[in-house]
Amino acid sequence: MILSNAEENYLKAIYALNLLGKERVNNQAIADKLTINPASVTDMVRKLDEKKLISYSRSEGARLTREGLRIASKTVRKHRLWETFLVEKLNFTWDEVHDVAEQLEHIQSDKLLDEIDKLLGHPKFDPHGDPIPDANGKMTRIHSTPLSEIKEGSKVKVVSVGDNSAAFLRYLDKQGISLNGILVVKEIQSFDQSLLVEIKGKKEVFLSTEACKKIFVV
Amino acid sequence: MILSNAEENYLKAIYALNLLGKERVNNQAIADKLTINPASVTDMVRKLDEKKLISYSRSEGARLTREGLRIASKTVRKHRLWETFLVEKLNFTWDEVHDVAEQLEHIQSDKLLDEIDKLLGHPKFDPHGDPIPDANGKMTRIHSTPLSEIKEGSKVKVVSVGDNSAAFLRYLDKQGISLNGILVVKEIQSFDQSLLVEIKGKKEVFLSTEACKKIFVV
DNA sequence: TATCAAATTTAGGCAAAGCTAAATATTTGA
DNA sequence: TCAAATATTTAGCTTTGCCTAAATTTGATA
Ligand SMILES: [Mn+2]
Ligand SMILES: [Mn+2]
Ligand SMILES: [Mn+2]
Ligand SMILES: [Mn+2]
Repeated sequence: MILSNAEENYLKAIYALNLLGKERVNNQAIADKLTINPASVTDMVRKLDEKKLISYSRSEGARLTREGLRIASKTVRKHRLWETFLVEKLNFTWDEVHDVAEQLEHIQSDKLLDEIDKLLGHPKFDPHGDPIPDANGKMTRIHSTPLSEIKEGSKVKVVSVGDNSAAFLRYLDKQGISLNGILVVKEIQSFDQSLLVEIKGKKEVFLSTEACKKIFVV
Repeated sequence: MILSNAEENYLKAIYALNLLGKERVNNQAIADKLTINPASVTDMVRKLDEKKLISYSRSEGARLTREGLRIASKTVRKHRLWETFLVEKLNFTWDEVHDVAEQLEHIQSDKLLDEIDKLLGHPKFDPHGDPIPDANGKMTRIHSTPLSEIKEGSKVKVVSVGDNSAAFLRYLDKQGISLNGILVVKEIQSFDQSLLVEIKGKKEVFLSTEACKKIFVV
């Protein structure tokens, strides 16, 4: 079955919300995620239900069927493999890849996907530290913690970021924070919970609570 | 200006027809090229004219404006660079690339295009022997001849093919004909103009007139 | 339990890109 | 020159995916 970009985006949104813990996904959440009007979501979930890609009911909300899950995770796989490809092979930076990958993830070609995967050596994580589902939809789950919940004095490693926007990623670049970077939490400011962080042997920077919530560490 | 896939495809079709010698392109020709109904073409050429990408009049037909030409040749450039990339870097065969390139040519990212071009070493020709326009739309023109017009006894080199369909390309594979292959025209059958051709030191094959019209040689 | 807020759906519309069938133009060529 | 063939346009319709505004439903809470 060939799906439209819109349909794939809805499935991906539901998939992402599922992973965030909500196994029942309501229309409002999908609408927020995709920045689409709830009335439009009503139409689309109905269509996806008819196509048996989700099961939807007013009370239960939406949940992916086995087939819907397969397509959603394949789309995420494509997105993250393309992002990795762009960074590894085409000199893109991590703040430049998301928008292009949003387009590339809809290209239909199994061979293309397989060959990109092979060329990259079957990577397990994308440039933002997000796990890449394998061909069966399975992916490595890392139990990380937001930097905002780390105790004073702890030494941690950055494993992923919770915001792929160019603005946020460039802010991190500016602060000197990158994937796999080692941080030491020097001080937690009591009045606003912002952090004074030492970046492994380099410098000390202040990070807002907002930023710290989006930096995941182990 | 961001164009839809459909708009880009129309511009590309007009561009291709222009290169075939027809500088005035009529709706019927566009319709045939894109396998679209002429009534639909009327709507679209009107829109492209309003957007100043073509100039259209009932009597003159359609002709690309400078901007329309720029976009058309950029789209062709993308198509052919992607085809080349797929063959050179991802183990695709020449009969597998066209359909995927039809999708990839619509991805919007100048950086992506430039990096692919750089990775490939600024190739001048695609896997079907078609010239790749450079960033300014200029491309190498090779004055080739259809094999169907070659005299008996001549020794020629295959430089391009006039049909990118998987069916035709696999037929050529089967016959042992490939780009840059050397052929000697042994005999022209008088009753149907089909050719007996020797493939450089390998074997002799019969080629139908139809096939010979689509094989370009120097 | 009555009320208010949030979520969902209905109703009606719009733009893009296609279609068919019928009406008009334009060419061609007998 | 005029009829037939070809090309173009009009009119009206379809699907997809979105929108706003106005119900309606559900659910929390006072
Ligand atoms: Mn992304
Ligand atoms: Mn990512
Ligand atoms: Mn092609
Ligand atoms: Mn080609």
